[in-house]
Amino acid sequence: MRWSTDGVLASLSYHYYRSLLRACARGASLADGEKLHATLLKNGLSASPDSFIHNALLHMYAMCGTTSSARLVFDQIPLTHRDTVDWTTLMGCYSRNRMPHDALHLFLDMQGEGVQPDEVTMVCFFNACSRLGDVMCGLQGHPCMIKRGLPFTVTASNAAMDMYAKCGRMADARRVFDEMSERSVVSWTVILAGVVKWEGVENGRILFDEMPERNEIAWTVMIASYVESGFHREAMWLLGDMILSLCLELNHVTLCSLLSACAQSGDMMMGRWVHVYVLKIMDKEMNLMVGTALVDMYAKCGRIEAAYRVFKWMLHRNVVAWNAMLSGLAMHGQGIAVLELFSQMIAEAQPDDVTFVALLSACSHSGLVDQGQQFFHDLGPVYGIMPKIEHYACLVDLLGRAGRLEEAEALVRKMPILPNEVLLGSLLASCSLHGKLQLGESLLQELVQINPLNTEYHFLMSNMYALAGKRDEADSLRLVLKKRGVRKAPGSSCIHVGGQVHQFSAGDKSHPRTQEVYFMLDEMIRRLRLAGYVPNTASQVFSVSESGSHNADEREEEEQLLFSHSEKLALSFGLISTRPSAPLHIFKNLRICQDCHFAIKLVSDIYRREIVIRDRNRFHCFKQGSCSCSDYW
DNA sequence: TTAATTGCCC
Repeated sequence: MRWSTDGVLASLSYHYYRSLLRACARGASLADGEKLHATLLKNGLSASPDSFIHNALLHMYAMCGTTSSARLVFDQIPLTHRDTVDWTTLMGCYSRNRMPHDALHLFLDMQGEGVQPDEVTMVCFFNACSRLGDVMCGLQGHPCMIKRGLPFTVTASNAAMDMYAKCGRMADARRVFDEMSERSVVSWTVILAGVVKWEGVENGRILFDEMPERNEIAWTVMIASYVESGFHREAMWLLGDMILSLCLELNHVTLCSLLSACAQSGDMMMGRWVHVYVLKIMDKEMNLMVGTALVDMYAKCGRIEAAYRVFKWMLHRNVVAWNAMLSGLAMHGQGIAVLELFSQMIAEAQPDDVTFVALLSACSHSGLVDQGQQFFHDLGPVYGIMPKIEHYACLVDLLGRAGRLEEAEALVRKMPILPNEVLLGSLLASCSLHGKLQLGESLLQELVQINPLNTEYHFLMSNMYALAGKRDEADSLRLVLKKRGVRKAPGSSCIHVGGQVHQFSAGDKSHPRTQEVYFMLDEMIRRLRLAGYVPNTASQVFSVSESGSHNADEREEEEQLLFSHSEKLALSFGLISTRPSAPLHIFKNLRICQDCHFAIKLVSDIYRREIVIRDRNRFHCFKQGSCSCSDYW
C-alpha cells in the first residue's frame, strides 16, 4: 500500500518537475533549472532509469547554452535509453555554442551506436559543417539524407543551403533554393546573406528587392553589407526604410551587426547615429554586447577617447568588453595605458587568451620587450592559459621588432606548434626592418610553400633587395610577379568631412574639388622639401623603368606617382576643407607606404595637425612630427 | 529548428 502511494507520488512529481524544467528551458533561466536539478538529486529522483527526467534536464541545459552540464546529463542517460532526440539535442547545443567539432564527433558516435539520424539531426549536422566552413564534410549530408529517405523539409533545405552559402558554393546553394517547392523567409534570407558575401552588395540588393517578405534579419544583412562596402548613403536610406516599415525598435543583435560593419569600414557617421539611437531607446542600462560593440567601433574609427568614455560608463563589463578596450588601446600604440588598465581588469574580470593577445601586441607595438616576455612566461603558471599560435606570433613579433632576430628564429624552431603564415609573415617583416636578407630569403621560401597565392611577401623581399642596393635581385623578383600577372591591389583612402565620406584612389582626378586638392598637394610638397623631405622612390615597388637604368624624366615620373598616392590626396583635401588645427582622420585600405609615412610625420608638424590614419591593420597617430607606431608597422 | 551576433597576431 505504502509502496504504491510512493509510486503515485513519485510519478506525479516526475510530471511536475518535467513541466517546470520545460518552463526553464523556454525562458532560458539557468539558475532556476539548476535549483530544480539540485532538488532532483537530493530526492534521488534523477537516479531513476526512466530517461524522461534526463531528457528534460538535457533539454533545459541545452536551451540555456550550458554545454558542459548538458554533456554530464547526456552521459548519465543509459545507452539503451538515449534516443535520436537526445543525441540531436546535444549536437544542436554544441553547434549553437561554437563547438562544431564536438557536434560532428557526436554525429559519428551516434551512428557508431546504431542510432539513426532524422531530418532534425541533419539540420544540426549541416549547421556544424557551415560553422566549420567544411564543404567536404557538408557535401556528404545530401546523399546521406537521400539514402535514408529523410524528407527535405523547408528547414532541412535551409540548413543545407546555408552550409553551401557559407562555404562559398553559391551554385549549389541556388540549386537547392530553386528546387524547393515551398520557401520561407529564412530561405530567402540565407540566399541573401550568401549573395552579399560572395557576389557583392549590388547583386544582393536585386535579390532583396525581389523578396516576397522581409524580416529584420534580411534588412540587417542588407544594411550591414552596404556599410561594409562603403555605400554610406544607401545604408542610411535603407536603415530609415527599415525602421519605418517594421515599426519596431532595433534589437541588440541588429545594433551589434551594424556597429561591427561600421568598425570594419570606418563609417563613424553611421556608428555615431547608432550610438545616439541606443541612448534614446535604452532607458536603463546599456546592453553589454552593444556597449562592447560601441567601444570597438569608436576604437577602430580612430576615436580612442570616445571608446574609453563608453567603456567607463558601462556598469557591467565582462572579459569581452575589457578585451575590446585593451586591444583598441594596443592598436593605437598606447602600450603603457594597456598595462595600467590590465592591472585594473584583474580585480573585475578573469583575463583569457584574447586578453593576452592584446597585451602582447601592445608590448610589441610600444617596444616593451621585457614586460612582454614576462607576460608570455606567466601565461601558463600564473594565469592558467595554454599559449596558442597567436601568442607565439606576438612574441616573435616583439623580439623581431626589437632586432633580436636570432632569438625570434630560435623560438619559432623550438615552439611546440607548427608556425603559420601570419607568424612567418611577421618575422619576414622584421627581417625587412633590420635588413636581414638571408633569413628573409629562407622565410620567403617557406611562405611560398604555405600560401603560393599570396604575393605580398615577394613585394616585401624585393623592397629589401632594393634598399640593400641589390638591384638585380630586386628586379628578378619583380619579374616573377610581373610574369604571373600580379598587380598591386589599387590603394584608396577615405576621409570624413562634414558628414560625408570622400574617397580618393591613387592619381584620382574625379573629386569635384580636384583642382584645389592638387594645388594644395603642390604647396604641401614644396613645404615638405623645405623641411628636408626627399621623395623615397625605393619604396615604390614597381618602378616606371623596366631596364633598371634611370633618366631624369623617369625619376620625375616616379616622383609624381609617389605624390599622388591616395593618402596624400585625402590629406590635401582634409587640409583645405577643415578648420585649422582640426584633427584629420583617414582610412586606407592597404598598408601605408614608407614615403607617405615619412611625409605625413612632417605634415603633422608643419601644419600643426593631429592626423590619424587607419591602415589595413593598425593606427598611425601622427603628432608633432612623430608617429605612435614608432616607425614600425 | 534554421537566418544577422561584441574582443584576436602580419
